[in-house]
Amino acid sequence: MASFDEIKYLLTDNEWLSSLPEPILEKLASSCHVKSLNQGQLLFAKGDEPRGLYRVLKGKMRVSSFTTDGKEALLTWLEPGQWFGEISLFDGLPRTHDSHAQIDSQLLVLPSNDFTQLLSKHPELYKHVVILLCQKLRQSFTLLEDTASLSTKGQLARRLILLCNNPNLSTSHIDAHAKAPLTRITVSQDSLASMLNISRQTVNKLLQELQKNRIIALHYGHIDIIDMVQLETLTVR
Amino acid sequence: MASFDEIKYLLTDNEWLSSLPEPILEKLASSCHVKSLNQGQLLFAKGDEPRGLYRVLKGKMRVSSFTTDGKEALLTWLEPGQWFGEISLFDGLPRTHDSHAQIDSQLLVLPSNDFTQLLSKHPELYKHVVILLCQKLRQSFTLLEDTASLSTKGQLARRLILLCNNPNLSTSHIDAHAKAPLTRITVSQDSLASMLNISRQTVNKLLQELQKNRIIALHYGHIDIIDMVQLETLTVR
DNA sequence: ACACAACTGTCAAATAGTTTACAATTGACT
DNA sequence: AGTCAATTGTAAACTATTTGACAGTTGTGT
Repeated sequence: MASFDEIKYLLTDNEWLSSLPEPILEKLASSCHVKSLNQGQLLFAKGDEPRGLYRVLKGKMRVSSFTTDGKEALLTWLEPGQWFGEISLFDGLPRTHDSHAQIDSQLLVLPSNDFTQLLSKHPELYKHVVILLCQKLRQSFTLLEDTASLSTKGQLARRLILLCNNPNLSTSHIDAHAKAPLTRITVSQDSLASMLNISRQTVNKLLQELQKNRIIALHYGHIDIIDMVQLETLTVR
Repeated sequence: MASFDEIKYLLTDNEWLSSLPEPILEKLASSCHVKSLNQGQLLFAKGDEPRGLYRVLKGKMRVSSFTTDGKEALLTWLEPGQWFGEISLFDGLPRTHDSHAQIDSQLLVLPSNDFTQLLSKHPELYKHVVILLCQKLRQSFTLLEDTASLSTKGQLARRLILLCNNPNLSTSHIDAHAKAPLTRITVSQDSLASMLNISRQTVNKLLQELQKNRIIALHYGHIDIIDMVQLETLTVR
């Protein structure tokens, strides 16, 4: 599926594990494999036992949960480069969300057992784990704070910015400006609605308002950001 | 302020660090001190440099952030037994929130430098850190999921349950039933409103509906939970 | 070139939530 | 016992959002 060297590259091609010493890296790489998922396929469901840590290589993974009446609460999605599945791995408790392939996708898989064994042999690895967890916590807090203070329009603006900077949703201003953000977001108004827990019609109304102000441009299946600065001003207050 | 032995007790009196070997525990205890805060006093502000890890000993700490127009977005508060301030400590980045003393309070303080030095000498300590971070992440995800799927009434119900189980907001059902939840929540309707980003009047209306259904009883400055089971059914769907 | 599904745009009626305003109650302090 | 601030209860006008319905548009696959 993927050669040893390819996997080694995939482990260090990002900031998370890039500073690992060579021998540990080799052990890690030898226990990894690549998994392919077809569109719509389930990787794991809420409540499942942890089986591994994942990194998106290709495609897009959808993180959500379903209510009893079938409504989907979309938390976010994960794009190439992002690691996920870490919480259940480290505390051993069940998965907090469903994870589906939004489109045909490929994942790098680091099986639970191999990783926990490696951790107990090389506790210095924990430092990297902690950094990953802190990143996720900051993202969560930013989102929580937004929903606890912004108007619906502000929340929509914030979400557009987040999706734009994805992967590496950044909370610090330094990071935010370090990498040029994508200007195109591939998302339906319907998905935006279910992420924000508002109706599609309201999303449409608000987006069109933004379009009138020349902040974004609406298209079938995607949204282009025209004026990021103005968009950011909407998330203040 | 507090004796060495008292501090040692305060470190192990909870599940987080209780399994530490004696020598590490002693080092940790020797670098801790107790800090007293008067009502309303600021511990740290959003954007501050990390200075330490804290545990609430007495009182109540308020975690929030203020918008430019002075509106407060209340994330939660922290009660005796809870650890906090860990994110900034571990990734070295600025504080994500303001932290004020809601009432006169006492904190156990673990200064940043001492703790990071100890971590680099005893990497096995990281295992405990990771568990703490995972707990906080699960709490955050639960909250995020709720705001992304529940009605206003459902969110209010969920928040009452969370505040009721505080400290140790639990996400697993096993934990939830392991300790008898408090039946009294000391909170104003105003605070509830700012946590949920809705108006006080709406909170009042919804609470009275719950009172009519004999699920809660309203009082000045506090709320009593009468029927926890019924309250939980409101958070489904 | 056509059919179909997914997505977008729009409207009107119904519902939910905010805002403003004021009165009543409770607890703390003197 | 009396004052004051904090909290709760309530109502009416206003605004925002949902719901249901339907038409138009775009992309995909045959």
